[in-house]
Amino acid sequence: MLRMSTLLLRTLRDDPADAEVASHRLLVRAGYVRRISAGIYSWLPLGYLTFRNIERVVREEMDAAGFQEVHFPSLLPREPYEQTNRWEQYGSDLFRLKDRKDNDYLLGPTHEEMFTLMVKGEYSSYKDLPLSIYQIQTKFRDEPRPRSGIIRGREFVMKDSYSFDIDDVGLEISYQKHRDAYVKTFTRLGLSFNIVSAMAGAMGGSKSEEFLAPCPTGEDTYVLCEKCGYAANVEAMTTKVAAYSGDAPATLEVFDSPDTPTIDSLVELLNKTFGGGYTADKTLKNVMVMADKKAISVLVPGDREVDLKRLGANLSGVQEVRLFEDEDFTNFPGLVKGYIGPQDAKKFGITIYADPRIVAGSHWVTGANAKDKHARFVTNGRDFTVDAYIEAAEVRAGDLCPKCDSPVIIDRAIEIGHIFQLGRLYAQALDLTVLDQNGKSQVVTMGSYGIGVSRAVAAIAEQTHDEIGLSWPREIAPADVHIVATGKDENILETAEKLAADLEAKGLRVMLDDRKDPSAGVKFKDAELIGIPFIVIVGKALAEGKLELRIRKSGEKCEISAASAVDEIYTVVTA
RNA sequence: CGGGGCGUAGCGUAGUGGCUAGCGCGCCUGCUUUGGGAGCAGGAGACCGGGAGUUCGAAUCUCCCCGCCCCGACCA
Repeated sequence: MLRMSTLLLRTLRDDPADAEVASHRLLVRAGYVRRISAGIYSWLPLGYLTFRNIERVVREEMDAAGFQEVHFPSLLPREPYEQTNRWEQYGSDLFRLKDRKDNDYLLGPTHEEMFTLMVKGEYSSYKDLPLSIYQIQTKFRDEPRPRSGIIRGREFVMKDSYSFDIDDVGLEISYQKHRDAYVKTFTRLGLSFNIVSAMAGAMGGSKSEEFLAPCPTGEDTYVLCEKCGYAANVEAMTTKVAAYSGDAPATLEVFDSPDTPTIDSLVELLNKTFGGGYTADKTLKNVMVMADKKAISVLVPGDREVDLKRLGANLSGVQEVRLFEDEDFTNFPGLVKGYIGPQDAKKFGITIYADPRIVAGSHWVTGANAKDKHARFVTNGRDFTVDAYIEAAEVRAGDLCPKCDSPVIIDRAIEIGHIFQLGRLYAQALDLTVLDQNGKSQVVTMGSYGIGVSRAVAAIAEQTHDEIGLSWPREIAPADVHIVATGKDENILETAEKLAADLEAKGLRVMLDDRKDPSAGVKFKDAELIGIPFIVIVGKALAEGKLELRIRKSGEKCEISAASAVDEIYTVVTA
């Protein structure tokens, strides 16, 4: 039984000055966590109970799916990370340290290497596969900017799993098993979430999905179709286009367009010169980009910007993308800033990527590659050739859902889980092979699956809190029932004690506010702030043989008879 | 790393060159109170982020450093 009289807990009346988002504010005010340093937090008893409940749910679901729990150190040697090139690649996000002999170590930001090596050390036959193993472990990342309390810390707890299969079919099955387990886990945690298709990103690999918990303070944006439920990471959103259906365009026509380096100024001139009807989306913007060392041109409708993140994610094998700088233009004297068109790209040796909206046969107004000159009726397939189509234009609310054609919205969310098919990247780098049925050595294919355990505490707080405090789903709350004894009357205290003991005997987790000093008002406020789902008040109504039961979430209150309180409360709580 | 803001008691804050650094919450003692963060009285608690400087005198001005928050870049 948790007793408020002895619990290490001090609630705060004021919001901490350094907390912005609700989960951070409330977790600090309600005495769940305390900040130690930027992105580093301590858990007080209430917080740690909650944390462990989440951890327990995650563990139970992993075990139920048949995955085996293992545990790795946080303090790791450099060598394995050297082999996968991540000692370099991770850059300054990696916490590095040296031992007394000046050897390099790191604090694990993620454990692909360790898992791979563990399997390599034990297994060597296809008969041993498939295998899925996981751990729940503290991870360290020296984030450039930790923020939002425990949503994004530099030290945090994550459950990470890895699957090992002999072939792609097996990987797909393992992936689905994890996906199913995640759905169960997050559902049990009381989170509302969307599964969105994502890009595999820096980890390499192919198929990838994120579990996102929608909430206004989330730092991930994603695309959601409210009609059909399609959800995608902005990077992974695909564009729906129809084939060109207009008349065959007139021949290309170059015209004078002085002082029109921007799309706006160009549209204005077009309407003046050609009698109206022109809008920005009839023009074609040629955005020059350096993709690693290579110059490329990205074509998008004039009313849209290029989203460099989307571009980078969709250009396979490219590390860095950046916009052209003045210096780059000097290397391509044929390109006139503000008047670039795709017509001469071949001549300049520039690869053309185009937004899918630039459909074959469509015609555009675009630069004529000469100062103060534009061209119209510039037609895709006739006047220029697209080398490849790419999803690189910014995504906007109102764009059409690729599945059902309804307008999508852009929503914010917290990423609580991420699953993806890693493939053979790590197995290859660390030489994890098994013998197949023919006695031939095969590189194992892997999947990687993460759940932010500490982050889930914050995500649930974000989704369930209200103006007056936290409000936990029962399964993860620090207790099932919060009994508040008001007043100093002996009978009240005794009744509350007995009720607490009886409820506990029935298997409920009970917190009892047996503090002598605080007034009833203080106790009510604390109970609401702390957020245990059921609150029972033993107070003045006891004179009439009544107690009061309150549902934290809905605010409902009802009187119950003291005589039958144990059963009544038990029934309501376990309903 | 760019832009903005902030460091004064456990928490929230006032104090822009002048005496012993003020207030609220919380904490301790006593009395009163006890269904919505109570009242009265008394009390403890601060190297004013650190260092250097200017000055008769610095929480206050200057410089450097450190830490923290927000936006952006970044982020299995």
